[in-house]
Amino acid sequence: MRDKKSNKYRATSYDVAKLAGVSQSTVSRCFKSGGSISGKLREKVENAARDLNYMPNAIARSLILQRTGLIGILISPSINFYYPEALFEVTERLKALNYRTLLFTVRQREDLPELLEQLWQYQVDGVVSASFLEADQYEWLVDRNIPVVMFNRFLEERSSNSIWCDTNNNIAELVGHLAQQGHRRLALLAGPPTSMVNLARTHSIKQAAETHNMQIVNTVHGNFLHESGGPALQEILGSNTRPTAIMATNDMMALGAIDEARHVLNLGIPNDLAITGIDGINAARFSSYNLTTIRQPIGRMADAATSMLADRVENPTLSDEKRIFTGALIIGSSSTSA
Amino acid sequence: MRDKKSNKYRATSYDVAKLAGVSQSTVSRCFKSGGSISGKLREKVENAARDLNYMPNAIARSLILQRTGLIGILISPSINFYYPEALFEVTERLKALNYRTLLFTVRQREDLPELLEQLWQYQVDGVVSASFLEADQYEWLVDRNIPVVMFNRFLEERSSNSIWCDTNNNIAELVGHLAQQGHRRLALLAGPPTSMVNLARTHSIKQAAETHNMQIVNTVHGNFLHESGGPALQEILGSNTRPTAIMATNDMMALGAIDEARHVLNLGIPNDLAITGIDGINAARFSSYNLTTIRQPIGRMADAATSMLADRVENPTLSDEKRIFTGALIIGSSSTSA
DNA sequence: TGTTGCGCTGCATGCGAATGCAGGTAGTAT
DNA sequence: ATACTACCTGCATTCGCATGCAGCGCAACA
Repeated sequence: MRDKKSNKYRATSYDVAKLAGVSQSTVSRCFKSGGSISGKLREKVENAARDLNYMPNAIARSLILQRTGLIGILISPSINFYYPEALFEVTERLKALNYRTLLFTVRQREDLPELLEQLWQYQVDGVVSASFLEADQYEWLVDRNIPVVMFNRFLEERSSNSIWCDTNNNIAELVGHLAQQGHRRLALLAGPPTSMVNLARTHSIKQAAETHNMQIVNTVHGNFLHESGGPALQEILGSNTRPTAIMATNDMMALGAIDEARHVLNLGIPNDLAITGIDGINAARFSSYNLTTIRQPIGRMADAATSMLADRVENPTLSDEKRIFTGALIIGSSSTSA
Repeated sequence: MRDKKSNKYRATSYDVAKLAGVSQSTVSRCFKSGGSISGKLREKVENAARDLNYMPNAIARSLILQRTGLIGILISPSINFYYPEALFEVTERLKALNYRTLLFTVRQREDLPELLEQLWQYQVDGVVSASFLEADQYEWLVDRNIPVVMFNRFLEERSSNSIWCDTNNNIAELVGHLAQQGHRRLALLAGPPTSMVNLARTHSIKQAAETHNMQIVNTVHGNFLHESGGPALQEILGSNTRPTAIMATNDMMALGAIDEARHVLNLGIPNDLAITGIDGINAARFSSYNLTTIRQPIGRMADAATSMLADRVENPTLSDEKRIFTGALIIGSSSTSA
């Protein structure tokens, strides 16, 4: 035991108890909401605690309560386009519910198994995943009684707790808007073929194009980052049939494409080429871009994710749930001349 | 105790010990690197552990080791312009050093005291602060033997562990560049007056302007966000003496100002007005902006922050240290016509 | 064969707080 | 005055793992 006189010694509930002249149990009850303790003793304990700089040790408490108050968050910077917004929203809401955020970044799929073990070792009460969690990995956590909520992803193989934004109708509307602008030939600037978000959006776009009798002349894949928008645009315009409009499956690539079109190819947006995105990131609203896009309600999605998870931490028997939000079409000048 | 037959039961080292026919100590030693254990028993323990899905409980281990492996990170979204980049960089490096990230967001100064208590309760081994931590709050942590490293901030009142980027010379160079372009009248698009980063940059700009005999015709304060760049620009241009160049103390406001200038005021950048930033965020490189700016080496800064903190976790007696990096001037088209 | 020594292993205890249970006190009703 | 209740308080135990210490076995050596 370290020297109690050292200023580095950390007081325990026993030290407080001794100073206050009560038992350790009483100290414990004093720091627990709803603990039955008389006003007189409470005051004595609080004074002693203050004198000793005492605060309960959350680690020790976690051990006995079988509850850590920690929520693991898995984030893939590469896959989650608007990750800062989403991450901060979720973290703040967790704090409001009295949970702490244990953050894990996931660069590659291969990182996941090790990270899951860390989550398990650290006894997290739950997990929010904005990463490429697979069905078996989801299962791995569920087997261990750790509730999981997936953000912007769900599983085909089994039910899961998911927060999803169904942009299908928004995309139909968006394609309709392009049709109305006279576009007949589209190109698709898609994201990674492994991304579920990308697949869903791609599918909706193709479907809507068919409905409106529009041709998709080309499909090119980027990596959801700005830097991939330019090369993809070059590839699209290098083929035989040129589209008059390009639909990107996320905003960042759309911005990259706009930059390339304007500043490398000297094309006017939207007159020479219309470009649209999906997500509704902040930068899409910068007036240099004023991108036509579909905004996802991330605030509400973050709300849903945290409350859904908290419910399952309280009551692990709750069955899986999928909450599906819808976006909002935002018409910008990247698809319509003012 | 929960039913051991339930698949929800979490095996402990005792369960593994019983199954493997050894003592709990042996199991513990098996999972500790450098633990003295014979190959035969190790194998038996590992098999039993696998059968039971056993992994050590990091919470219990933390309790006895007096080490949690948790590093608290304090982030103020509002103050830390390039927070996603920095946060992810730091988190990944911490992971490499076998630490986990406990993330706390700090909206306002008033949030800090409570968050510090959380850090203390959760027994974090150290803290990285990219927030407005004050001297007394720094002290509060140091008193409790928790090493702290401040990112992009240091204290005047006392020594501290700090990672800082001294852009003074870069700013001199940048102002020289503007002078060479023929600019004589500058306006300063400053950030929050309480921000240390803003103050340092403001000071450097004023000093360099004097050196080059340039006049600072106006100083206006924004909040470091894109949305504040436009109104600030309006205010600057509304005054009597118009500047020919505007220096913003961060990139985001510079981008906001460019957007306002081009798309609301119909000004040509850089011909009607040159605009520069500081930070080197990703968006500054988007060709719609191609912002002249000063790039901070956040990768190396993140490296420094994590290793500096890790050193002090290992050896708490290490004295305070300040590591000062320098930036790199990046000339973009926002200050020079191609 | 006896002795020394090393390498493993198990026992027992501690980390710091929460809680069931028993006991104690005071207040109320009879 | 007695009995009964309600409310507090303290004792003892528990959470899961790490580790000092003692003991044991085996190998090497004389």
